[in-house]
Amino acid sequence: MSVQAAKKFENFSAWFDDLILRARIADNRFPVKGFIVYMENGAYIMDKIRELLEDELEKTGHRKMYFPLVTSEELFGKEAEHIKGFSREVFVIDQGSGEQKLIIRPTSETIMYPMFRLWIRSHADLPLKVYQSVNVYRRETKATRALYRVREIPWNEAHTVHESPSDAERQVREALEIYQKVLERLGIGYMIFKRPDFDKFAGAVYSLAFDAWNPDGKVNQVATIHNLGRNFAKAYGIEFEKRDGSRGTAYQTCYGLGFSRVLAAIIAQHGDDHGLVLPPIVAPVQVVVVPIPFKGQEREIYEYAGKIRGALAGRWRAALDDREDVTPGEKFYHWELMGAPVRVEVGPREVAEYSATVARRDTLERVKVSFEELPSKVEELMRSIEANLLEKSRRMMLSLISDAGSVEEVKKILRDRRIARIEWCGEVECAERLKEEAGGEIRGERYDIAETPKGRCVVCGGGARFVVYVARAY
RNA sequence: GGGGCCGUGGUCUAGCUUGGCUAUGAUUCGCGGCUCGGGCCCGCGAGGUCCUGGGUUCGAAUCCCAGCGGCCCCA
Repeated sequence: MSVQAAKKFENFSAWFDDLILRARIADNRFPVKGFIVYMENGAYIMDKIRELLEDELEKTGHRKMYFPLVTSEELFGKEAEHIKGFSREVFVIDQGSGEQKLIIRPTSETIMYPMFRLWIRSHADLPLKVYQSVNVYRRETKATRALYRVREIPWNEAHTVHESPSDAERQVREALEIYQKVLERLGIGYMIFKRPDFDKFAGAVYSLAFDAWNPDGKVNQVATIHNLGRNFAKAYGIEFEKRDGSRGTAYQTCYGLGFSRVLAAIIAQHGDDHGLVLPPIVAPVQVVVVPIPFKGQEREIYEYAGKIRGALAGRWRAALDDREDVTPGEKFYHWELMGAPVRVEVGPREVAEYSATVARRDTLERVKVSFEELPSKVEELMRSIEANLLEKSRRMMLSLISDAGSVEEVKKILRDRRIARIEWCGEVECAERLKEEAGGEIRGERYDIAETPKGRCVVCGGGARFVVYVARAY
């Protein structure tokens, strides 16, 4: 099905699958389940997301390292909750002939923490803040989905070690700020949740998560932050000598952001029926110059178009589409499909007036400016596009949320591909009943805004202790 | 974990119920021409293990079984 036929909100799956292939983001035809090929645009954008995040991590004192891909069964099994949470979905390498099996990392706690134990001797070694941008591997049993639910997961994971619980708490807040900054540069609309206890990371004291909205009403968990307390430090023996000379067990946090899921959010939230709409900061081509040739004036037009590209290239990733066998109209569609934020059209009229026609991708509006004004106009448009994407996305997210006063209402909201807000008593049985009868998961209570329950649990009618959101999830 | 649907050139697709002609059409790709301010048009050409393996049959894209892959629903 073509992009034009498969409208984003009507048939999200078809729209998305068709778009990622045509816009050269990813090819999900690789014949091993859950593994996909990232093509030039997908790989480029994920790289930009990585740079954006790593910059913020470096600025806040995190240091980049690379840890091995594998752990052993023995190391993996040390934290009881952790192994329970992950053991069913790890890939195992069988070395044969009685040698121990190796486990490919589903996440790197069990690989990093034995080393942390060696490195940390004293309070002076703390805090320790390290990160890596690598792939982790999870044998997903549910249906996989390109970019959203894959078995080879490109992400960034950061792990920190601290002297005190309050230092760990402060680290959680720093991580929140880092992820908020990155996601906002990308215009992504999200909510931050404190996950209910039954859904927290295996081995964590509590888990926070960034859920981005999706056009099909599901939520897309793009990042998580975990306060690990001393659970792992006890299991892996991460101890240090305190200022007063006594020995203490360290406090830890870890947090991760999935590059392919952030990429999916960019595509799904901003994209339209013409194709990708990319935030300028990640666009492989930020501004494209399209010449509109006219019989007898081809040379002047191409020369002028080249000059315009030259005037922009110092500041922007600027391309000149001088293919002679493709019509201007086809080029317009092509670059809209690719999500180039700004397009500059140059024809006989512009040559005569020493001007340029500038079009912005997000609204498709066009305006004519003089050659001299062009660089500042493009600058202004880039800023405006970035701000507009974020604002539009946030507005859309708010419009997807509805309050529900009963399980029946939750069911209806979910069926309409939206997100329900309810009051909940906090009991697991109610969460399970809700999932069974309404078909959505409790994602948690908001952490980015304060919401106080006033009434009764929509499931059992008991006193509500939390305001929580219910949605289907990837 | 349970159930259902699907797999045909690079892409989308007809044909399958009721087995039988050179596997349909569009798109894409290559060459030529005409155009060029929103995907134009014309001509010629290329492109297929009909998912894989096995079975039934004189004969299988079509029927049966298994596997692989995908989609959807339920838990």
